[in-house]
Amino acid sequence: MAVDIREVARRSGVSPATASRALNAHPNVADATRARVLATARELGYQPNQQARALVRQRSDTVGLIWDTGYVRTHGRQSFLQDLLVALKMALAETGYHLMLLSPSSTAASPSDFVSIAAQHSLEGVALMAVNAHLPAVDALIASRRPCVGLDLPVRGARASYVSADNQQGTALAVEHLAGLGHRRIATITGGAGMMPGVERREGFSAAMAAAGLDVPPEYVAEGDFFLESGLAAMRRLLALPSPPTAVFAAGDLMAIGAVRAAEEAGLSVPRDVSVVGFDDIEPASLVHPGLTTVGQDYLAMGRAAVELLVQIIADPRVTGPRGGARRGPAPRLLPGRLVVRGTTAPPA
Amino acid sequence: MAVDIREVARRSGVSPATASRALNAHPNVADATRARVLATARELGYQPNQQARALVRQRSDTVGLIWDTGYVRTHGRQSFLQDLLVALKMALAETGYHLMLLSPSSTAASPSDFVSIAAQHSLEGVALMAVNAHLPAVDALIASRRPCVGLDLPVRGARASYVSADNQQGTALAVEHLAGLGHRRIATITGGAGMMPGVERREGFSAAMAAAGLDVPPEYVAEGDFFLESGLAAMRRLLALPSPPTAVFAAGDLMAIGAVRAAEEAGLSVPRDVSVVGFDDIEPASLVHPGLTTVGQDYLAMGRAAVELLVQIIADPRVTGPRGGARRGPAPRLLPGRLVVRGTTAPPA
DNA sequence: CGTCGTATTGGAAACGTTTCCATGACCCCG
DNA sequence: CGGGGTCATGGAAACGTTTCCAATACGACG
Repeated sequence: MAVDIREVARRSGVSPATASRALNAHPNVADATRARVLATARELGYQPNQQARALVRQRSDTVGLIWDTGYVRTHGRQSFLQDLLVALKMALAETGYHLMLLSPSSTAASPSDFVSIAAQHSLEGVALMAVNAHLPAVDALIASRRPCVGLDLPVRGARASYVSADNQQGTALAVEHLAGLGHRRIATITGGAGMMPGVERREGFSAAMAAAGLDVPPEYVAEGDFFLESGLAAMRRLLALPSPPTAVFAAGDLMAIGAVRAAEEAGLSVPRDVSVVGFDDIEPASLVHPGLTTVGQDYLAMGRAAVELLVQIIADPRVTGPRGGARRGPAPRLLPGRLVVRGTTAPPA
Repeated sequence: MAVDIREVARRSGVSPATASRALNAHPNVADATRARVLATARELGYQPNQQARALVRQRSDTVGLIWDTGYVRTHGRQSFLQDLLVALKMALAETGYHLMLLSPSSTAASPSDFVSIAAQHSLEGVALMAVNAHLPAVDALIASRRPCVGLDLPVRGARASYVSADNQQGTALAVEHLAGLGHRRIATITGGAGMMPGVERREGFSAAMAAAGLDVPPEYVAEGDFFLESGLAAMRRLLALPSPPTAVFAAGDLMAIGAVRAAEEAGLSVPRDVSVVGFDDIEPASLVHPGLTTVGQDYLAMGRAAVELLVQIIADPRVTGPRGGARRGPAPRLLPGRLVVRGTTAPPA
């Protein structure tokens, strides 16, 4: 059915070996021969079989994105991760790597086994996203020395690194913005404790507040889980305090939107009575009214950084053997956020 | 490095042929032998090489999703399609097929060539999304008789079909809702004319209005392009009419949100002075205030339907030869929408 | 003129599977 | 006890490439 390289070779009057060389731009092939083979290939519509190619070359030109689609619906940052996926795909398209989408459950019998997934498909690299529920599998993958990059997931290892928002810096941006407006009683609504963005933004908040010389009473730290409802509930608790905050930093936009809603339900006006800042700048942030002030991330840059990191790790010749140096992989890439001021922040009353 | 099937066979005291049969649940292999091979395989951590497997079996167990990530940012329905992608992935995970993400630009030199993309990766099926800019390539792909399913894209052919929202029915739902509330002057904001949802929702609107015995003056049809700004502009035009509508059906949620914003800018109150209905039920629809009344789609069901369709087409034995019947593929699956009543609709003043 | 390096090419092995075909063992039934 | 059938297994080919190695031809250099 499909035309193979032998056919091309035969019609060009050369051997398959030479045809292969001509098609793959090998140096040692006569110009005339190369031209002839190329012409024949085009004429016949020859398409190299990637499986055969991968089999013999021992490399697939493919990277995988392991991504728990089930988890994604339950962790409140779905739209953020979907945007990130698109960014990753776009960045990858320019490198010549193909992208395979894989789910933890799809192949693994009992505990998910990323090592097997990667091995089966001869993945040259793996991107990991929303797999917080499969940390042992991630560790095993790293230990197998397969190139890895975590997206918003702190994976480190000899051939592993990660990209993430600079949560410390982004949080500082938000706090400085609020402090600059004159707020002194600033509370925070945190994200899930099991996720890196959750803990880093929480710690970043304390650090930034300290840097601004502001105090954070324990009751000003309200636990959330990145979902809207948790933002609503947390804000209700904060507003019920004897001395409620005049501004709130929520670790995620969805919670921030929930906080705004809670404030309005309590009869308060945002931003007049209370200011709210979110994080991530998801699409809805610009659509709600008033528009949500938030810390935006550059998804495209993040996708690019992830791909750069992965390509760099894959290409690194220092660690090819089984004991190729116990070094850490390249340093994580922390992408700075930018403050997007919309309508939910103002000086305190 | 990796352990292959010969190793498993050797350690089990059988031939590779038998080992293969044991591992692939072939009927004719003794229970004891099978158990022995399975045990050895597990013990050795054997992982079959998918490329070799695909090469010899002439099937890859892989379907591709061709998806123009560039286009996706320019057509105003990004979040809808991203949700659909997730749904597709989830449905596919249960079938054993792997999913390869491909972009038109990634492989094609000049005009995008989906036939080549599919051939190179031995894709057993192809899902198509947001490729309105590559219709010739789509046609060529269909002509190549490779199983195809369009997502929100009307592809038909011997081995091709598509899934989509039932735009006619969904639009009727919206119009009936408005008419039921007592509205008689109902306008519409259309989507892009080049996209199926755009034209079907526009036609559906006229049909539903006629069925309700309502008139649609030409100036009540305002052109949009699915983006927020176009909804804003269209609504401004509608409100400037000598006899403005009391209700508006927008073909997409983003435009509907824009319409609400335009109404509020004009000093009107939604839904008191004017009602607005959208379509798609994207995430922001539930987050804006007032919540947008819209026609919701069941993404998960849509993803499932697409996968079912594709699997069915792939498995269809009637068309295997080059001239295997000029029949059309299975009928498209139109998924009914459901009306989600939130806060942007009310009886006319 | 002989020898050596270089450029170009072909033959054949290899990648890791699956599957076709043949072989032998075994059982059942006449 | 013989013949035909089924079952279990092994040998080897095949899938479509790339690449190692050898072979040839050619020019240059001593």
